[in-house]
Amino acid sequence: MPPSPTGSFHVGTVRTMFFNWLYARHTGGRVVLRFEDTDRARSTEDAIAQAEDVLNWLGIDWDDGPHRQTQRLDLYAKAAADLVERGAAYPCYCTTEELAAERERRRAAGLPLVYSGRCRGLSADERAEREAAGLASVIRLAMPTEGTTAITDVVRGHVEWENALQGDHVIFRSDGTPTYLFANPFDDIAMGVTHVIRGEDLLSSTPRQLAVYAALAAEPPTYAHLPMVLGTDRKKLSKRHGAVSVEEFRDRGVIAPALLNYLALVGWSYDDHTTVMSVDELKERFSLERVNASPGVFDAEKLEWLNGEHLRALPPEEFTAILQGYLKDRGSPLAARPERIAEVAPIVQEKLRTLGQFEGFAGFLFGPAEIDPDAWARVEADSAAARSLAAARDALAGVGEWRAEPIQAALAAACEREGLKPRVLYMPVRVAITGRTVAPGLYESLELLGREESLARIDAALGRLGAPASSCKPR
RNA sequence: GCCGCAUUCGUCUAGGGGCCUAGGACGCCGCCCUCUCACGGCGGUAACACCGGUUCGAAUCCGGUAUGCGGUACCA
Repeated sequence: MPPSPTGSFHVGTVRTMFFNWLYARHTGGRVVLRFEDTDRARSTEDAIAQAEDVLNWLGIDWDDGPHRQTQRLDLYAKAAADLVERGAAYPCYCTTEELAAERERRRAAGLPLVYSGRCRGLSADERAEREAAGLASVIRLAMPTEGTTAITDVVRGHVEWENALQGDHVIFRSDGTPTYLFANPFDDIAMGVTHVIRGEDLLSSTPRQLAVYAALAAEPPTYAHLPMVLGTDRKKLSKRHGAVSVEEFRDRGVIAPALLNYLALVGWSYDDHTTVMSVDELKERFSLERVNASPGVFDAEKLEWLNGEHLRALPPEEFTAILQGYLKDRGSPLAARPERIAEVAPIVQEKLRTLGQFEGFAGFLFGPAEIDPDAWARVEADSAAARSLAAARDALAGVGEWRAEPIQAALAAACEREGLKPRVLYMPVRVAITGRTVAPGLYESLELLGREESLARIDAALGRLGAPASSCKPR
């Protein structure tokens, strides 16, 4: 994987890594973790540490590594020098300006924009001359100039390229670091990589890498090019599409198994109807053959739905533990009361789509309810509100044992007495208690709040309405 | 420009010649579950890019067009 220079772990990267992991785990293979950090911007300790942290959170493990390409620089240098010696690669002294001008000419002439190979034919003397003049050089791979290169991609089938259209690509920069084109196949050979499962954006670079395999006299791997993950505008998924990093989803309370389940489904399917799957199930069912070739749009809404499904499928104790951990990790003030969270968790488990909704949804059980203006507006607009509140207050005051069932019975009786439908009578009570119109079950909420606090909140609402029940007469 | 890949409901997808008057899921819309929301149940909305060809028969095979995406970097 490439560590991200911006420090955020893109979900597209996760999808690729996860497919690799699934394939290895399904087939009993080995997972090699290698950070492709030859690009200097990507080569920071932070980026590496953060990547490992995210991988751990996701539960994606590895058997070998992590390797870092920046720590293998001498290996690449030696191999490249070897290639030059054998004539499979050569130094190129062209400047960026010269190359740009050349490209411009070719563009104008309608030719493919590949390097002309100008430095390829340099004699030993000519090279020595340029070296003596202190010219900077890169190393280019001498590509075959005729014929074709083909692969049988597991996802796409037969794909073929014209060798003459490839151009001699740079495998070593003038600063002495290798490019992806070289370091990647070199390491894959060194590390015994048999399957290269990666994004479609890398498909076009395959013939160039195959040339490295050939130059190194190594057997090429099996390739599987995964379809791209796109944003809603069908462009490559990026920040302007909203949340795209694993950290962002983790922050808003998406759990790893749900993210992975969702990601598995963009570009792959098990059959014509199975959607919700655990990581174990995915591992058992995954196959490269069922990966499809067309790009998919990332649908955050479906991810949230799926997250809700995974949350609900959790054993209650586990849900509680995860919720406690989540609130603690993100520094929520509610985290200070883990036992309270444990009490509240059962009544919200079937309602949440993300853990991040918990504070807004159940915060009223941890302290004073914040009355939502829209919810309150609905109470004020309700001519029966005061009557409902007063009736509920009476009923609740008379409840014997303060538990959900007796509370329910008492409220039902109040509805009966007042001749009000439950939905009508409960609405203002719900707002008074929770501050919102959308909340956990009312009876359970009342039970958890306690009688005293419940009555106090109803009184407060009555007061805020500005009219005790007795003076609320029609004008 | 050149090269490559792709094209089924708004979105993710099933489909690999007759099982398709195209199935599932998210979303959306109704109804139900005599507490809102959520959950669950029921029902609905909505798609084979286009044009040719092969065939008794095409969403499925072939060709072309269009569109999208990717590559064409001393990024990966």
